[in-house]
Amino acid sequence: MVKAGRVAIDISLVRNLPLFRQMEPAALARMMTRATPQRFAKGATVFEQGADAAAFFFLLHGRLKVSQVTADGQQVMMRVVHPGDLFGFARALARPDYPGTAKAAVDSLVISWPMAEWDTVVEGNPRLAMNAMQNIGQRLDEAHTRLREMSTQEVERRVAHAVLRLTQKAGSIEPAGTRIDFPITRQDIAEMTGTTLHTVSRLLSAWEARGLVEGGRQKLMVTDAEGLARIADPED
Amino acid sequence: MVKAGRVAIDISLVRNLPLFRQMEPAALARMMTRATPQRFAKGATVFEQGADAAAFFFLLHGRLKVSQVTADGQQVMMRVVHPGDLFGFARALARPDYPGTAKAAVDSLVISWPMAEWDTVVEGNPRLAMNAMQNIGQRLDEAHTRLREMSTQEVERRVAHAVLRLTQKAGSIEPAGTRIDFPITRQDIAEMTGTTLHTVSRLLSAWEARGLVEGGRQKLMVTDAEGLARIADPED
DNA sequence: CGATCTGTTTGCGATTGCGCAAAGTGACGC
DNA sequence: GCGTCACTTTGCGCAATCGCAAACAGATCG
Repeated sequence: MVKAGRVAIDISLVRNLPLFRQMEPAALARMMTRATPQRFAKGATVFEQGADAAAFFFLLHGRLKVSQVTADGQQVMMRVVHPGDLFGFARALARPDYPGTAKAAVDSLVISWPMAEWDTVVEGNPRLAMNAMQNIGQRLDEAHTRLREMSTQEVERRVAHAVLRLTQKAGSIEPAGTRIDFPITRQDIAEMTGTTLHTVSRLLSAWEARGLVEGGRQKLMVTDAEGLARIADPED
Repeated sequence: MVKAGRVAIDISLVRNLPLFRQMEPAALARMMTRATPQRFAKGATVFEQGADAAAFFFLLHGRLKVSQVTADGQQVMMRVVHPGDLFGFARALARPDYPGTAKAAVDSLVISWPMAEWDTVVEGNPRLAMNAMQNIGQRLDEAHTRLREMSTQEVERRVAHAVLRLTQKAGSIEPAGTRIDFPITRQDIAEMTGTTLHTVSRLLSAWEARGLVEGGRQKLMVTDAEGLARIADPED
């Protein structure tokens, strides 16, 4: 847990990010006064499921995985946090604790505020409140999308959708295709789609044989997005 | 579509509801000026999936079911709207259209505002903004709960959870047990839990034989909540 | 540079829950 | 009071996918 004292955050770093856009410069400056920048090395835990929700966060750089463990020990990946996302806003869910555990998938840079600031900041910045609400609303929309998929699609389509979404949100374009730019395991994908490691592995192997993807240890590249999309959404 | 002209809404009807609590009386009065009360008879449609999101709503009285249809025609029930809930707030999801269709399960009374008011109202009422955000946040929490269940639990547990949740949110206590106080079909429950009508029917029949519930046409009463809870969460 | 650890692949049998089919049954309208 | 419609029940075979088991392979570390 790197506590970085009172280090001012350069406003130019954030002023153009969607979340903070249209905020009055003075208000933004005031908000950043209360913020603490923190670095998390790959693998480090930002917060733990069940812990008292003492702070909320914004991801500047890197990737995080947020997952939950059920009572009987099964993991479910609830979301991947991308730069520009708010996370750990338990207050907005009216919860006293974090519902999941957030871990850095790569070295990451976050900004955090004491949770008590949430109310102040939201009530004091109508513009930010709107933006934050949309941030949360998008998350709701995503959750609904996943629910719809889980309810109606077989495993293969769900996995295809999940992989395509990952390449869209976290893809780096290479000559041979689009690579998911952070380490991700078959287990991760299984936890995102409600299936098992084994099934994901089998699917990816089959896809690789058909030339749709190229796999590797914690690596995945989509070499034929069109083909994958056809699996995800068989047109008519 | 009952358009009720400029009928003022009695502020005393809403001032004590959680969503509007702590708002300044003047601001609340102003907000209600813009609102239109509407009644929807059982079975009527409040808004349709894909339609231009022209208004957002608040349920005063009744019950609504919101469901989505997938491209291949399968229904998924996204939520049941209870009195005191906001719904149809597409703007907060940054969507131009309604993601689902809302139908009255019983005669219902709603208040609606033109969607353009959303921004005004949220930006102009910090207190309301917080409350609305929590309303949406709760919905996110619920979606995550369902995702977790869909990912890790077999059908029987999911259905048990769904039924228990319904009795908690919409249960009327009777001598013999807790009745779900609006008409609900096995198909509905199937669409809430990602399974089929047939499987739900089989489960309920089995439960009825064990004395846990009592079924009927569009009816369901839980007669042994403890027993059902044991199915939902087998302790250790 | 070998040992070890973590992540991956693959086979096979066991189940769960689905899909199809067909028969009941309560509610409502005429 | 009867017909119809919507909702429900139940049986049966099949397919998807899980669970277990075992072998394999990059990566990391001393």
